[in-house]
Amino acid sequence: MRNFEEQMLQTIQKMLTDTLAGLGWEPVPFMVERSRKSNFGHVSSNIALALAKNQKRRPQDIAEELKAALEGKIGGVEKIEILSPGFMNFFFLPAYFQEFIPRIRAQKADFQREGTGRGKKVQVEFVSANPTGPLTIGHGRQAVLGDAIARIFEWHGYDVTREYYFNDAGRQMRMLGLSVYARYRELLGETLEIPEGGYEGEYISEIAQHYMERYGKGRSEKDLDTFIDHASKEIFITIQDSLKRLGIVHDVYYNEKDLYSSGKIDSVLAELKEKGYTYEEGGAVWFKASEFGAEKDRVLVKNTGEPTYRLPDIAYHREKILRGFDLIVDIFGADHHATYPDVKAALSALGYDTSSIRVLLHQFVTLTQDGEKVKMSTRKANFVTLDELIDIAGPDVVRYFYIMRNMDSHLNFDIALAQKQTDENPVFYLQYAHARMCNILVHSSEKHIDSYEDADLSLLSEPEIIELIGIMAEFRDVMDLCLTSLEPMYMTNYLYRLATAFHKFYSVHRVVTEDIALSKARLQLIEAVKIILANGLRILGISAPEKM
RNA sequence: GCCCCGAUAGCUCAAUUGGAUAGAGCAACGGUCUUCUAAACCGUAGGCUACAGGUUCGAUUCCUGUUCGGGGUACCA
Repeated sequence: MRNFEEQMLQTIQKMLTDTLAGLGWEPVPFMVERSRKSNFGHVSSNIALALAKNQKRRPQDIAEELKAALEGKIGGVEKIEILSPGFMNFFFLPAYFQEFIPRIRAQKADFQREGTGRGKKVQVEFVSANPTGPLTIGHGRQAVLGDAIARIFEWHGYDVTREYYFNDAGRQMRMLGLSVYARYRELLGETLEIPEGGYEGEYISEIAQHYMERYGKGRSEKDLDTFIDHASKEIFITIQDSLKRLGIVHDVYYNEKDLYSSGKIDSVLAELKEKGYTYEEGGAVWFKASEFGAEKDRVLVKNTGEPTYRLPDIAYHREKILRGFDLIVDIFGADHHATYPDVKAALSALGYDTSSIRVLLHQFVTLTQDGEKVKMSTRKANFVTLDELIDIAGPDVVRYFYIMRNMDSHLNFDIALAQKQTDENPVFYLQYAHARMCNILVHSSEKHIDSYEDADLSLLSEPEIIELIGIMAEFRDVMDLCLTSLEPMYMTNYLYRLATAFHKFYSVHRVVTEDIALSKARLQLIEAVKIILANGLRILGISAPEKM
């Protein structure tokens, strides 16, 4: 059973359709939806505009005729107004809105939560950085985005697996080992150049120091594997710590090496060969990706005999499918844009249905310092780490900042701004609203209004209150939109609107006054708003402080 | 060359997936604390939605070009 907000839309839709039939008019597709602005009523329909062409009449006249046929016949609707080009705007009675309050107070965190994903397994893969250095501001975007999306799934009742895919072998790791080794030699008083393409960050020296404390001073380049192992483990711990500071913990860490050791790489390659989707050219093994919709054919195995990154990616995604997820979500940076069509093509070639895989690409984070762009590179270590950002702004601000805009657009991060003007940050606006509400509830008990269960909700009729409840009623729609779009930004925008409506109400109306009956009704309202705001903040992973 | 994103107020971004008079926050100017928290509220100013066409009752949104930014187009990940 859907919430009655939905029922209201359906009722109006049906009444309009029936009226159309009653008048013997040819049916046309039309919309019934929540109004954009309060002076357009609560629900609007474009039916008259849609009919204008067939009827060859002015939309306004059609609307008037429909209005006359419907006026007073829809329960809960106070009046119908017709505006400008011919929109029909339906205004609801206050009782319609007042009914939301007891529902919210009874259901609390489960308000309008129906569990559409119950019994379904979803995997969200995100961050997946190889352990070559601390997480950067760029990784942070993906981390927060992925976690917020996971929380959206959880709210809808999905069984969510947060997964991190990494590789601690290969060329990059060898460079890391050599870089640490160079610093290690340096600690022993020698001057040794960092290898070409090596890592130059401060953290490399620290790792070398720790390595020396554990393994002593007698190690040589022959022990490179121990350098790599030590460095990658240490870096991985710092990565996990950074994520933990943001409240992010992955359920599964999937190591690319396992795909090799378990023979899954070989079997994928063998199957593709067997099915005739590969060929050899220039000593390399190519995959006929172009036969499956990809741009061009790709190399799977180099002429050195070493697989490209594509092959393990394919094997990994086959594993994801075999593990029985109903939905697989991959979150990548825009630089990975070219790789996923090949993976999907290969899976199709192997006979798998790829429709359950959803790839989300987010654009880059541009860092600015005093209006100037900062170029960043992990290797050169001229980057700002995620940890430093959390030090500066705190986890709540960092999380909010990362998801407050569309993942398709570039995120412009001004360090100077994050550093100095924290009071201008919108996240405080939301949290302040929550703290204010908590304070009112505390204050009311001091005024000896211990129970307000017996409130008369018909006293809640001021426009600011109707507006506020109207926004609360949208919560479910926003959660649905978040689920279909996998774009948490819709929730941040929504909560901002909710907080605005609350702050406006607060500035106009006092909650706790000498009028006990009115106070009780408004206390119920405040409690309901607090519940919705806290629900939303929880989904974004942002704290809801009781005091500020 | 080809592919993917973006371009909206001085700046950073919205616009409920094609609706009505394109909205917020900063920054500028003016107003509001004897009250449950002024991290708030109210007002003024700010726009040829990059440009040119097209689709229709109606376009910031969809289509085709063009310009400018970012990313890709590896036998790097």
